[in-house]
Amino acid sequence: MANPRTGSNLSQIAATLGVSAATVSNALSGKGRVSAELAEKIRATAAELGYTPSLTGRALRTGRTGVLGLVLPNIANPLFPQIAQAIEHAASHAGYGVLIADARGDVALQTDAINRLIERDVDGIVIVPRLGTRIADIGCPVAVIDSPSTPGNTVSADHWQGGQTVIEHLASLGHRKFLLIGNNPASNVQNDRIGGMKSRIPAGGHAEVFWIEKHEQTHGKGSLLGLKEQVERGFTAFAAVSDLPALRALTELQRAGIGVPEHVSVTGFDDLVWSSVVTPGLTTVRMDMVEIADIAIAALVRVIEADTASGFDVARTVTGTVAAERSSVPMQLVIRQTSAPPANAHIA
Amino acid sequence: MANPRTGSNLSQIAATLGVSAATVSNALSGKGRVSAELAEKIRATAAELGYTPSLTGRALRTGRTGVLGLVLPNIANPLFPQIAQAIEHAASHAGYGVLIADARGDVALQTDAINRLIERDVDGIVIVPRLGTRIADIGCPVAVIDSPSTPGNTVSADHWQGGQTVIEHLASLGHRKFLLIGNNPASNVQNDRIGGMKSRIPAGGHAEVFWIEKHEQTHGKGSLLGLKEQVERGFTAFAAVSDLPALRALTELQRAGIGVPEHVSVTGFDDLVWSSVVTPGLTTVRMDMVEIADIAIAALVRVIEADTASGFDVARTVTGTVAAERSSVPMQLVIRQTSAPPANAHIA
DNA sequence: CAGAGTTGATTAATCGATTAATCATCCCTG
DNA sequence: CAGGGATGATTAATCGATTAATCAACTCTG
Repeated sequence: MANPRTGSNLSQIAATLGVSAATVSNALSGKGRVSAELAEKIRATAAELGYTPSLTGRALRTGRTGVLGLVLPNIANPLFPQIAQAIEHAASHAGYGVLIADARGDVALQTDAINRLIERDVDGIVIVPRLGTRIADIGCPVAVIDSPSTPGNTVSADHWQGGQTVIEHLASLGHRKFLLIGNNPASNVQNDRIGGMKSRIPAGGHAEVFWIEKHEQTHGKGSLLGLKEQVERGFTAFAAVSDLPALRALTELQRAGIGVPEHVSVTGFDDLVWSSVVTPGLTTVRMDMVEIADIAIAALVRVIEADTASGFDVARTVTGTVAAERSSVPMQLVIRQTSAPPANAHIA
Repeated sequence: MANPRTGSNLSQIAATLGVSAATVSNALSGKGRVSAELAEKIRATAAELGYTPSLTGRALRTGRTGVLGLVLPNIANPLFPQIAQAIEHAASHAGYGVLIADARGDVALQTDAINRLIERDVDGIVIVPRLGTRIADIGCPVAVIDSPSTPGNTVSADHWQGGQTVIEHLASLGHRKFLLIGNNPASNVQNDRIGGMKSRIPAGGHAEVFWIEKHEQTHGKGSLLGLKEQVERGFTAFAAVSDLPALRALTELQRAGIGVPEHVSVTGFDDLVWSSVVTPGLTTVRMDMVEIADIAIAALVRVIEADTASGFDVARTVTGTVAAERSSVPMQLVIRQTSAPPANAHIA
């Protein structure tokens, strides 16, 4: 055999004790009828022999592999570590392994990735869909992490509320002219964040949305965003939909000799690692990935175990599609040093 | 059954054609003796029924799950996306799935993580070890991605050469006083990079190592690094062992009104996503993760398949320990805007 | 004390694929 | 035309755990 299991198996324990494998199985799972003493003896020798059940053998019999798939739009995305770590933690806490699948930013590859996971008999899938992709019914429990405005059942941060929180913060500092910086208008997440922001622009205030991808189409990738000109136009608050463009804005402004935060303020989203490391520290909005992952995994596990219990294809077809009820987790403002009253402060 | 396989199985194909399951297996794998016509018919109906072999069933019989484990010191590390993406890609290209396991920055958890993977019968493991951890013999093929100076067989970037490249670049621009910025002296990778840097300090030049963690122990986490004072002491080149501290240095210098690159230069390592996004773009050294992942996976697969072929425990014990020969992949300098001749340029 | 009910354990089937061993044909040759 | 050799397919065992069905032995109860 290629990779013979190091430990022993049920029949070995059975053999050393002179009982049947079934009894050992019953003793260890506590399911059948086994006398207390024998059960104890079995557990003892199991421990002694360093027995670990073969998940493969169990999987074949029970139809459950104890593995979940995690489909990501693009592993290279800097937000991914947070997600992967939270999901891996929640899953392994629930006794599941996590198989990763990367769509590498391509919708077709996303389908491939999902299929590869299904071929590996995963018990369920967590999908962070690529920009606005709809997840078709794939005959396997699914939890989607995206945005509350995505059709279908999802778990996600409340991006809209997050957007409101940032603008409220900036407005309370006295800002009135806001430049909302987004990457791609096709993203539900980004639209939610911007929508939330707009909904809290104070009366008499002004907000404009600046889409980076559109700007780069004419000015070239990596070009300056022209923020100095925007400052001259009177904008004092630069609220980005993610820390990446926020950092881009921060450094561009610093470079142009515009003081952050004493002259203008900059905020981001997601609280990526370097947000706390740069000088000045970036004010941002964090999502509670731990909570989101817990909800997603819990929902998935619930469906998986319900499937097992009812155990019929009818039930499967009904519950198989989607696992999580719609739920959104509030986001939290993290105030650091890039937000302060504007130079021309006239606080409300 | 919890998750009954959607497709059909061998016996279903066998039944529809009125042949035995063994024949179907032989036909599809091309191993036994099956007539050409029958084989063709079998392949046809297999396709028609949308047959996908149960990897679980196969795993139980062959002892190979077709799954590799990826053990990471800390998923939250910003370098992780590159690694995970490259490994996932190489593995799935080779027909393997990837189970992730996170050590969350803890040595004990690293052992747990490895054990969880082994319990899941992975065919092999790729480990990116936590700072200076030695990987014990775990009775399963292992490829270690770390630093060439790690004892044991590893695949890695040539961090030493990377360090040399940066300093050569900076020296050729006219720099003579270098501040080498590291995080933690316990890291083999960081030490290699710094060692390489030191080895290329030009004659008459001067270099000093600044360890961030040590500095933070006295000044508090997230405190200023005091780079302004270092500039006043005459340092013109700030070469960090990673982009994270490089970015920290860049923003601290900008904030202090010190022009980068017209006054001093800053360089990093790893080419993380935001390095190309900040202004000015960060000069850094990139490692060829795709190449590293390919080598690691190829080595792993080679051992796994050799195990299968020879098929005896003797062979396993010998080859089971470590998969990859020692090999290091050259790093590549990415010149952006943070490196330029110093203000007091006296080019060599 | 015979028959019903419990208790504790065993038997055997099952999940799906693989593969060594076996068997039935057919062909060719001496 | 009998016997050796291919050829093409089937049988049956196997991987390891689970579990329904069965069985043996013992305990009550009427």
